[in-house]
Amino acid sequence: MDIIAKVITLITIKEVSELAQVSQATVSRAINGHATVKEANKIKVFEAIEKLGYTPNTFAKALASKRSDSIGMMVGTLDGPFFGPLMHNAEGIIRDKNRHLIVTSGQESKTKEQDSIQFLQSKQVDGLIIHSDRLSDDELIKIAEKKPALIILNRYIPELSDHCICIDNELGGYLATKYLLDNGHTKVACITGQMSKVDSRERLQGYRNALTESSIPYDANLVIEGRFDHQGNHEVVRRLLDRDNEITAIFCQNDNIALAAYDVCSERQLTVGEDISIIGFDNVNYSQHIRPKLSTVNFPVKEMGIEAARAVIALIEKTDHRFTTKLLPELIIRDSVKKIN
Amino acid sequence: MDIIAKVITLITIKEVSELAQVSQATVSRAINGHATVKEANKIKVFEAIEKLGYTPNTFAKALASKRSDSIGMMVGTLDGPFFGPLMHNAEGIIRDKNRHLIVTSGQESKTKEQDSIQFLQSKQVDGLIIHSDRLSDDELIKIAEKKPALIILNRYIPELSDHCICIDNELGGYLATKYLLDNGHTKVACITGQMSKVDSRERLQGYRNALTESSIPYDANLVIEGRFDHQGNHEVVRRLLDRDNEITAIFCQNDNIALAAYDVCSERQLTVGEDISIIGFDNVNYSQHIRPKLSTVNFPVKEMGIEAARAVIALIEKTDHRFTTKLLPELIIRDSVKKIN
DNA sequence: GATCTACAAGTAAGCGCTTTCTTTAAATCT
DNA sequence: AGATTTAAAGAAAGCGCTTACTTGTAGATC
Repeated sequence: MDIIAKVITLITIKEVSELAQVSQATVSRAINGHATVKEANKIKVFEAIEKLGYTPNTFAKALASKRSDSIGMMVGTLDGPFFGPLMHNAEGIIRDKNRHLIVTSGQESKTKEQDSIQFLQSKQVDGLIIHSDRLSDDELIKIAEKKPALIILNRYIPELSDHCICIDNELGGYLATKYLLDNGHTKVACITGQMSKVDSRERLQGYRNALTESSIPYDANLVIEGRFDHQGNHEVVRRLLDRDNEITAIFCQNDNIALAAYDVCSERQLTVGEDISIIGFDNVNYSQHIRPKLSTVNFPVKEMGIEAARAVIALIEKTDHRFTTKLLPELIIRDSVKKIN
Repeated sequence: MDIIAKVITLITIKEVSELAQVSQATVSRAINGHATVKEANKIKVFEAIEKLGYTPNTFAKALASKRSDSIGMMVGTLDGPFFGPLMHNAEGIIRDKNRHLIVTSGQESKTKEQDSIQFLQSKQVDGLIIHSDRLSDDELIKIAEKKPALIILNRYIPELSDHCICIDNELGGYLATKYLLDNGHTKVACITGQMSKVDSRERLQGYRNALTESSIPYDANLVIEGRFDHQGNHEVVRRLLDRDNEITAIFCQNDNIALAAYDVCSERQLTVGEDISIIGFDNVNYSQHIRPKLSTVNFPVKEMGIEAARAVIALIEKTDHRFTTKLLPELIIRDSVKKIN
């Protein structure tokens, strides 16, 4: 083990410089593409590197330069249909820019979120992409003060307005509801996510806007609070259906809720897409696997990943690339909504 | 920015040592829990750390100590129902051990897989967990020589036998088929994954074993090659069904394939769980969301993540913790298989 | 009381890079 | 040709830690 360790770590910039017969400084400059190295020396250096199989020690490099060429990302969980594509797409961009993504998860706990960010800071990431559930606005603002290359996902903080990348939830809610209305439904219910989350409130506002536009009065009876995760939505759907049996369509504020609605409908012998119409929100991967295929509103998570990556790099490099801070959802029409008249 | 940067990086072990009135070495020892520091000094040190808000510079630490306290993991993609839980569960264990997980993805390309591993090596991860699709056994063996704390997932390499964590695919295939047989089916088809993958071959062997046990001759006509991903399985299912219209049950070698089977059955007015029985493999999250709920074989991906994390730490710490190299799949009975007689 | 141990703490030499400052060499100008 | 500017390369001082080695001190031993 000792021997192995030595063998591995043996090749340093010093060996390269000796083989190439230049100074360490020149090697360093050649590697990092500083313009002031003569072509002939560059060649000698790269030949030596090749011959020795040299790879720079990132720690030494980071320590000396105070840069890490890596970007940190904190997501809610490493698992799940939302964060997967987010990480995936961000990583693609970041790699293309010769940087690296280090991902950690907040695990739905405030302490773990703090830990994660602390960890990323300790890795001296040059930039940070954060999707936080638990941290307060103030805490995020504090982080932004320390680390100017910060992007916040899916959350709007006025003080940090140009660091936030969100989707237009209100538009999404409007689109979903309008689609139902356009298909002739007038008794349109809405199952929201937790009202403590802005996403829920914004989507609800979109629902109201669509109603208003069609001159249909808002009926509080048709709106009920569910949860974005899997817990307890079945019961909520049942309660909603018990409240009013003239409901012909439900806007579920995410696909999870729609899933529960599907179940309850089948419980009650209601055929989705026939007896009752359902539209979801998010367009997670399984929404196309359930039958009838779920019509929903696409959450542009892929674009969010890409945009976040570009934005954070722009911030790091201080280029004045303007990035989109508000992404647009769009309607995905499948088979769960029936046209009536 | 300059000022901010200075403020951030200002607090080093030196400041701490001055405030605590001990040497830097003592501070270092206190932080790292070396037993040779007097209690009184420890207290002084930690008070100083607290007061200054000191956090160690990981790069300096790694450079000086040649350890990084982090573990690298390469998965196929950051996205998807399989790798999500894998990363998630591994991270949990690793954090508990005060280490960190750095995840990269191979992106289904050999070059990217190599890049990823190179990157992780350059971060001097103390251990490596690899799920490789594209690297050859030889290449993995070479990696193992350099980095003894290596765990390979879902692949068996004899030379590295105690570094591999796999699932017993043969047992899984047997379980699935036997369940179909036990329910009275005799014309049991099998749609495999790509036969280039050992998973497919092993699962198929399990299928054959179950058949043999029930004295049912193997019929090549009932076996057809599909793909583990989403491409082209519909066509494969159609071809299978055209070959023999007495098939009453299909063992699909993963849930994706089962999904395609569901679709084709509905195309042909066959009710799954009634006219035809289907069993999948993997138990990905959406298998419980489709209707009828899919009976399948659970791939213990969660356990795999946990086991991999424990194993790699054991290897790093050279404790003689024996870990399970072969995980056991088990039957998940839901609604897609009908009992006949 | 002198000598030996053992324990704690300090000193300082790196770890492998980057980068400022300096030197050298070549090119340009008068 | 000599003075001046410019380009390229080298020397060396860190970056913030760890750790082998050294020193100091108090208790144990005779």
